[in-house]
Amino acid sequence: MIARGPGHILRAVDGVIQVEPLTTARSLRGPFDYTRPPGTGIGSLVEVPFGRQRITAVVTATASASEHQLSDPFRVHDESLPSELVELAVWMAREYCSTPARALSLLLPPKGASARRLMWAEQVREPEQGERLTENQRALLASLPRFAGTDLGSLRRLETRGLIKIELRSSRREPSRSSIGVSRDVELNRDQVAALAQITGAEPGERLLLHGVTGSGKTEVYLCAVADTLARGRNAIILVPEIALTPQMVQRFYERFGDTIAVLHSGLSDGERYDEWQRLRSGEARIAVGPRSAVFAPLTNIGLIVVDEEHDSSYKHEGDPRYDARNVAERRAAAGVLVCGSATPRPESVHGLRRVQMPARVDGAVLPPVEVVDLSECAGYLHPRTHEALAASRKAIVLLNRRGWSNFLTCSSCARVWQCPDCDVALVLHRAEGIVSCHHCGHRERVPRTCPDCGSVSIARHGAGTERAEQDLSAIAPVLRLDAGVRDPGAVLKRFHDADRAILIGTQVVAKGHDFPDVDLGVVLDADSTLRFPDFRSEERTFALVTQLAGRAGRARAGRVLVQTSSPDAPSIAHAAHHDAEGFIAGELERRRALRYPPFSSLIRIVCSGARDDGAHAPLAAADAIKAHVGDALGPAPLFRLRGRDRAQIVVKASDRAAAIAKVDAAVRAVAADKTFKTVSLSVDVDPQ
DNA sequence: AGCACGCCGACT
DNA sequence: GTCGGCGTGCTC
Repeated sequence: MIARGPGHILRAVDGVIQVEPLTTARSLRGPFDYTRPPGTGIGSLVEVPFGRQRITAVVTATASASEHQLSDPFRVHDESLPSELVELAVWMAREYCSTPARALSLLLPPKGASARRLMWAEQVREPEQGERLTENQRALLASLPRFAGTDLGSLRRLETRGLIKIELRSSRREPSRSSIGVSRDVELNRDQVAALAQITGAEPGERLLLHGVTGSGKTEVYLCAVADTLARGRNAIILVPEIALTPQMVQRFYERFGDTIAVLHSGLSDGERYDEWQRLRSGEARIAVGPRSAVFAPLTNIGLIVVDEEHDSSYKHEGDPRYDARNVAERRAAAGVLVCGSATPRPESVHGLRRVQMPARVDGAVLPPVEVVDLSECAGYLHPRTHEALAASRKAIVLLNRRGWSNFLTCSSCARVWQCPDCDVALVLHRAEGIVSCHHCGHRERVPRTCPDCGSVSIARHGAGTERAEQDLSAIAPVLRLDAGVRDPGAVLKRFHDADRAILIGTQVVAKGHDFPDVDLGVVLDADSTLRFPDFRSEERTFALVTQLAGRAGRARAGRVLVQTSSPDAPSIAHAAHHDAEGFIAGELERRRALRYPPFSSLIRIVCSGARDDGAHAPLAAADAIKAHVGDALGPAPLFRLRGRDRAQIVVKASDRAAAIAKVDAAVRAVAADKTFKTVSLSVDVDPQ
């Protein structure tokens, strides 16, 4: 023991670990010191006594001595994080104004370690003629052999009938895949060869944008680039927007790389997810494929990160820390190559990354003509020309970014508007279910027959959503609907694929994902709904939507796209109609430069929210206080009430990003610690989407 | 964030 | 007298 001034004892022990206890509290941040159990280091997971509780903590540093009275950890976990990921979490905490503990929580190994041994079920005999089996039982039989999940009970019943046998097997829980490791070389065309050469020839730290039209063969380029990375002894991460919508892409990676890849997605069981994580951690798997969170794959020596469909909004995480997987990927690929791919890249990517173009489809098809239909010259929501086109089409995709039957109800006598009791938004009518519901909080009530204020039975329905359009369009052709209300999106897409003639109507999702070879018409029913969105990215989103839809309708011989709008001269629509990506991006970047929007500045949005406090708008006052701390900010602007909570926001627009983040972080900490605002919760969004 | 300590009101 | 309200303070 060494004296170090009054009251301070510097204890020399075998070693000290500095840990972040995994709590969500903003006010509580480490590091906290403990004695160092043998074999622990940065990235180790430990159980420690913390106050009067027992808590999981991550080792973020080691030291030889500490000023504190040290406790011993209870236990050390078998799994650990690579130190590279610990460093990444610390960076994320700072970059997104969060805490190390919150960031680390996103990178932890998945649960499921204890379930290593599972029940393996396989069929031992065929059912006899006339043997009674329910549909569910037949489906179970057909799915074997495999490991049992929650359906073990049903399988046991089949076992007692002697149809199957069930045994305990300790083995890796392998996600289903249909074929493995069959390398299938495809001849690359000239554009693909050139793009691949750019990627494989890139220096470490280089960041590329693969700007290729739909169908230009980007996936094949990714596959070859990954193969090259593996050949150099380095590892790769492939990010995709949503696995459920990109099964073909995952399938092609399996076919090419077999067991070398690990797929991480929400459809996996806890056990499967743990096993895939462990295979990456141990080096058995060297390619991680998955959505946004796959950017935290426990790989080291990363030579390549691919961000497919880089414009997709799902790369932004909506919880705290509000990270953007594209930025995290850029950081993780610092010693490798980053490749962002899209047919409709974000202006900031065009501005910041070196662009490689693939302007032609591999099948030689050209983009279908896009016609703009001026809605202001017709009364309904369906222009006669659109009606005609649908009648002549064999397979059409119709996009309407609004679920339900009609978007709001009013009383014709007293003008009452049906609103959510907890949010300041109108309730949407869902006619088939007989309810009106709030699309923000899920509140639902029976469809009103009379007005509770004046007793009138005359209730007007305004606007048309996918449900109403589904019914209206079914007079023209068989209609399939796909939106967030649909239980099995895969089944709907398959029915559309198999149909001879059909209209697929839905929200944004229909413009992504599956390729249907015979779609000859794409329709945007209401381009104004995305265009009017109060956000500086609304033009960009509208352009992307129309262009993606054109890509979907582009494989048919006589494909075409119709865009209904009342603002036909909006730049996004005019440029999309001419397939003029260059012109659109150039104009958009010019506009952003003039208005000092990203990428010419960084935006930080701070949202304050809280329950109404005796009539006072506490969040607005808190937002004001933050603004006072930060100095230069836009707002505060009140936002609509959500889930019974008042909200207000301020936006910081900064040239010096790091300085602005530091300033906002300090301001938020000060206001969070201020007792006047203890009912208000704060959320910081760096680079809001 | 938990969790305990602590200091004031209504119950067996 | 004690059960229990939630204000405030601490966690290596």
